[in-house]
Amino acid sequence: MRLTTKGKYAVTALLDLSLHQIDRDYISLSKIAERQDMPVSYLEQLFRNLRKSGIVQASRGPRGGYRLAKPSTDINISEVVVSVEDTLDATQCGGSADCHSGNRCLTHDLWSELNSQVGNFLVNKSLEDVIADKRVSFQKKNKDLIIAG
Amino acid sequence: MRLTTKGKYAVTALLDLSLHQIDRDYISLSKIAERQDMPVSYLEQLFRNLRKSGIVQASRGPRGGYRLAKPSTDINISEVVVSVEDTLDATQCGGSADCHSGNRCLTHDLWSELNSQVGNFLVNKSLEDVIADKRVSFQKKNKDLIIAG
DNA sequence: CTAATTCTTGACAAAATTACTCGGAAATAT
DNA sequence: ATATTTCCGAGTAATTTTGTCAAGAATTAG
Repeated sequence: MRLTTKGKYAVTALLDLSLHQIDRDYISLSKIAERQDMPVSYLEQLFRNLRKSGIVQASRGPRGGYRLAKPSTDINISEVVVSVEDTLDATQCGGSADCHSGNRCLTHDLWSELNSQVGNFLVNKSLEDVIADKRVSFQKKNKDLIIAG
Repeated sequence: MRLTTKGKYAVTALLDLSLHQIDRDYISLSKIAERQDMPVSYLEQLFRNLRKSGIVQASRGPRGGYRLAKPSTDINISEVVVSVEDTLDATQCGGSADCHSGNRCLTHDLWSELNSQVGNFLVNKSLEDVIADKRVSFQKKNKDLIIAG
């Protein structure tokens, strides 16, 4: 699993949505962008993927925007991250077992296992879990992170 | 903790070293480079750091090279990765609690906790562990080594 | 109906990071 | 002496990530 600022932006944006969405109304990206100090056009890109993944629903026109497609208890961090990160991690020894001249590379199992660890951790964390402290305050530039693939 | 191919190369190279080092003799980078299909000049860069971190010892001249400075049971994956990755993550909201407008960002604890998970996992994995897993790959998967942090 | 709002899409550009090279110097075994 | 090998600083090339832009389509308010 790969995790860059893209994934973090997505999680942050969804938390904002989660916190400000009353009933089932829609929140516009410009509101989120303003509150979280993120570029609108970048958010558009992220929400494109989130919508395709069935995490959010969209509505066009005035008073339109996005809302969560499921309760925040049913959205886990992993699916959010995977949704926006273009996970073409075939670069490294990815999945196949012949990563190194027909053999399994030495570290194959190691990174594989690490991947599972991270995956499990994030799968078991829902948006609602993260919202424990309801103070609305976010970071802007949030660099680098864990990359295991 | 950051993990890119740089760190992976380092781990792989050390595993190679571990596997081919007999007694306390030195292995040249060109041998490792050949076996693992890595650029020598890149390995030089990595081993520079590994030496400074006290993970390997070097010997110059003919029949020179590198050897582990400690038994492979005493070298954990985390220290290897940290050694080569230039961890200037000052950009991250990491330490201080006022990542944005004086407050703690919502995702602070989440990424923080994830970082710990990964860190703990890698701290508790030694080079020897990885090699052992390699030798008996069908043995029990791996006792979990996560400690609270 | 018209205009403003908001998402939708594809392609592109800027910035940052990562991976890797290069030339030469110092040490050392034979 | 010479070949081998680490050591070092600095730089470049490649890739990835981040972010922009413009035009279009749907929807609502007035």
